[in-house]
Amino acid sequence: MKRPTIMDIARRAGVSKGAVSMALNGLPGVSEATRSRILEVARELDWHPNNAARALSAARADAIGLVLARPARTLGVEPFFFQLISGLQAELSGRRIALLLQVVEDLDAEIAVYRQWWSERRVDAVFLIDLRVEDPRVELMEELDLPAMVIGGPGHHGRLPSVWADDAKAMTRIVDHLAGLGHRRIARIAGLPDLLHTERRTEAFRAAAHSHGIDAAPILMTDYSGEQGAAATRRLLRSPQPPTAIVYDNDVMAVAGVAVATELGVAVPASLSIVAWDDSPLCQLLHPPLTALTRDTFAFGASAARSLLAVLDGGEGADVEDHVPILVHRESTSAPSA
Amino acid sequence: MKRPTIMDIARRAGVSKGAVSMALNGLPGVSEATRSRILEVARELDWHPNNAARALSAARADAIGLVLARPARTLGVEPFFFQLISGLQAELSGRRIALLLQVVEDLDAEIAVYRQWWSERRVDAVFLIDLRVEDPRVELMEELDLPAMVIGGPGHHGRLPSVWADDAKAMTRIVDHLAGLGHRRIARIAGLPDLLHTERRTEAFRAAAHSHGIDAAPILMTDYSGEQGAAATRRLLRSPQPPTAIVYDNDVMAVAGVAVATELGVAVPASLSIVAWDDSPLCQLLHPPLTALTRDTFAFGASAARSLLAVLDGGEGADVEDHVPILVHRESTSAPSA
DNA sequence: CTGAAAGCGCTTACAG
DNA sequence: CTGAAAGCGCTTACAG
Repeated sequence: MKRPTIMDIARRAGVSKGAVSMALNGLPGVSEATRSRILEVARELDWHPNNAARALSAARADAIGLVLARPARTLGVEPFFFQLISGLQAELSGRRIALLLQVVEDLDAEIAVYRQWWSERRVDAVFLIDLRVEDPRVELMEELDLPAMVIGGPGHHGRLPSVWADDAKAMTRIVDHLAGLGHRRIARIAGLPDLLHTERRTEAFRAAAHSHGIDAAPILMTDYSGEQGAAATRRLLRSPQPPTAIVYDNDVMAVAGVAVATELGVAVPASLSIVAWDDSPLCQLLHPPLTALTRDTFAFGASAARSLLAVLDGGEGADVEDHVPILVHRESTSAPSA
Repeated sequence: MKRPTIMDIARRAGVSKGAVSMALNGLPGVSEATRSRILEVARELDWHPNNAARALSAARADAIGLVLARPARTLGVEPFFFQLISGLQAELSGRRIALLLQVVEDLDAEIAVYRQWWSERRVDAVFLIDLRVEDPRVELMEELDLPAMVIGGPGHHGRLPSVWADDAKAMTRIVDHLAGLGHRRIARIAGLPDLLHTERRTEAFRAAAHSHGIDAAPILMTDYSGEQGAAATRRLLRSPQPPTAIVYDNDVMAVAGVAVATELGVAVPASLSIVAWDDSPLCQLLHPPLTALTRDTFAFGASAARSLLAVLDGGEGADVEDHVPILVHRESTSAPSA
């Protein structure tokens, strides 16, 4: 079960190690005849590059890192991350590039992981997700000179390019939809307040409400967990002037919101319309099925991976805008009864 | 930003590269005085081992692989996997060992990943999850001579050790609980039929039902998705002799089951008791909150990692039995009304 | 276009 | 207990 090396190939093909390396990597320096003979022998021997050797001499790891920093309790309930990861890998594995995934508790731990990866040359680049408003990671990437792609932009961050969808436009569509149904008291239950995209959605939510002449548009911040989503819903529904519609920042909180409404005897959608940001099988199974913002997260991940690979290949690092998420109308939204 | 090497340390400490290596790895061969001086210098220079170099000369990758092979659609909805991964990493990262995660569509793709990892020496070992009844991976690990730890046993598989919890005992407790409440028609909506633990649970379910003199104990197989869980529930509730209690193989299907019951006007728990295998925040948020089987998946993962590390250190590779999952009684189970 | 050689940064026998 | 050397399997200048 001894694994063959390029030396074995060289001997068998009657050439030098260097020639084998050139041939295998598609570099100029060997004739076509020699190249195809070498490739043939490599296939015969079922040769595969030793990753460590290649990494050491070429000074690259053939791996890209992704750190997920959210309290464990709030993670994993959302299909988003698994779909994103699947999309990233679909693109990376074709290039023999591994994805190193690390789940940590907070931003400090996340930064420590980057420093460790860098010092051990574990990764060639990283994906940055859940960007903060003032995010120390942007500067860290420059300090370490570590290529990075921001997932969820929008736009450049320092020198870092991003792949992003227009959350502001999506939020505007949601508010337009609800206002169009006649709602005048629309609330939003948002995710983590210091995330950049939370802020972007908040701004868009306020602007859209304002443009429809809606003043009663409260926003409650949470940590994305079902618990906090439920608590916020309860607070809203018990207030003197409860909203007739609530927009949730993820599907888990929306599901929790439906449960709270049911518990309090508030009919959905007759007395309360509900919109979930991010669709999931759960949204469709619920009673009533939820109106939700759908995006192709797998494709989004694949696009992010492609962009980062382009940067590693020496490309520009241009920002890429993904499609605007689509609002799927189901039975959890209707005209307000009052 | 040039990263220091052991050569830099050696020069600065006035010793040879070999001595530095010994000192850094805690091997005998250097005096205590020399060792502490070397460690001091390494700290001063903020030296970290180059992973590729270490991997090449020591012939190990310092990485362990985990492949998740389930249709993307059914993954990620379950908190189980993220908690497991977090637990694995909590144990591995202390040893500078990375976790390579790959998400694939099916078993064939999974096997291809192992072969690729092996041929590139990407991993030192792998975790095997969701074991099949006749699982080709057991033999593959022997063929490749790749150390592996089975997560979810029970017992040995070929030469592979496992970390497992007693699903059979847990299932018996669930049926005991329901029978104790007076249920005589108990159904089970199970996950993927060719998984080993599905079979184990099925056997236990049948045996427990039998021991209570219950004949009406149908089992419906699904792919773990909410869709199929909902469809199976609908079929059961519309049958001539609908069950008064249903046991679901995961939380997602249980949630879907509640939605279907609500839709059909079947009151939970008055007319239908529901038990979820695997607890999640969602189970507690639902109306009514679900009686569920709880396990500490994070700790389970950590335990699996510890066991595999012990094997890599040359240990025995003993099977480890985790705690029996605990049934948490909430409001979705009660005595049948009929 | 091709071959022989040096080097990536470690670990590991092997002499002293 | 210590030092000098070879080697892991590749890539990459550098001569021919």
